[in-house]
Amino acid sequence: MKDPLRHLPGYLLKRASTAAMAGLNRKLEPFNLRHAEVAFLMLLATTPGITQSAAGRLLDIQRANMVPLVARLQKRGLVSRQRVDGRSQGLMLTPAGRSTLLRARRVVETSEEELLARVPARLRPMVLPVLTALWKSSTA
Amino acid sequence: MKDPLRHLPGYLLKRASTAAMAGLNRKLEPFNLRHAEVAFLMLLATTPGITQSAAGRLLDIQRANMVPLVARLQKRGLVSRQRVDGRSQGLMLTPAGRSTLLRARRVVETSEEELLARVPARLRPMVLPVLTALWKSSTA
DNA sequence: TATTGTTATACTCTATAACTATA
DNA sequence: TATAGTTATAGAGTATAACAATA
Repeated sequence: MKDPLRHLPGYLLKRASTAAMAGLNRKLEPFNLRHAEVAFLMLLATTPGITQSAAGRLLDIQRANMVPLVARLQKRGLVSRQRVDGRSQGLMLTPAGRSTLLRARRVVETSEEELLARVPARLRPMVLPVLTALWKSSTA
Repeated sequence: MKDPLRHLPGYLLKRASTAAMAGLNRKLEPFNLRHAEVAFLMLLATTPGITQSAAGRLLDIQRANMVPLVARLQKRGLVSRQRVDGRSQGLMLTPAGRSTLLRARRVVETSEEELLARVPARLRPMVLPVLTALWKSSTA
């Protein structure tokens, strides 16, 4: 049976993405973290003091949807907030957040390595350029 | 500001996918169809008589989640069912389904072309192989 | 025993509108 | 006027458990 979808980049992109994210979420279960939460923690690690809105813009998460995400992580003691002016709050990792991220990051990294490992070595250097181009393209 | 995520294939995959699917869904709005529904209709076009369960397996949609999808499209007169044995039903496009798919497919195709168009010509031949490899890899 | 279609359910993700308080 | 954080809400997508009818 011929599959009419296997030659469509967009469809492959979707299937590859959902499969990869489902796998990653499964590996992150022991930490009780989802992939988007880890991405957020990683962003905080390199950009301490960033505001909730700015983080949402970088991660493509709506302001409104950042609220429960940050609240959840703050409640668990992984993230702290500090007022910078009357309406903004700088976000930072707590020590517990840093230590949790350290372990979660190892899971992410092995997951990323496994993703790359099965791409034929010849194609491997093309993975980042191709994905980056596809990402930018879809902005239009 | 350095972004700790831009060099992670899995993260790029996710961002590229959600952006592309959001764009496609927007373009499909006039047809009142979502990308997964079009994928299903395309599968029916090449595999008439396929059962709901089999289609779900190919599309990675759970049996239970196929129920409302098929019911919705049947209710709109795009899909018809025909019993093949006591428990299975073969699914087919109706004439209306075929004609809707014809137009929706044009949207999908231009969307796919736009996706490819912004990938540098040198990398373009790598897109399908890379995505296919990434997909297979995440199965593990 | 295994499979098909189904119901019910729950959780996550995403999107929009509107409010407040500040800038 | 525009922005940050928030609330409320709705629509998708996804996942699991269970059941009846059938193979």
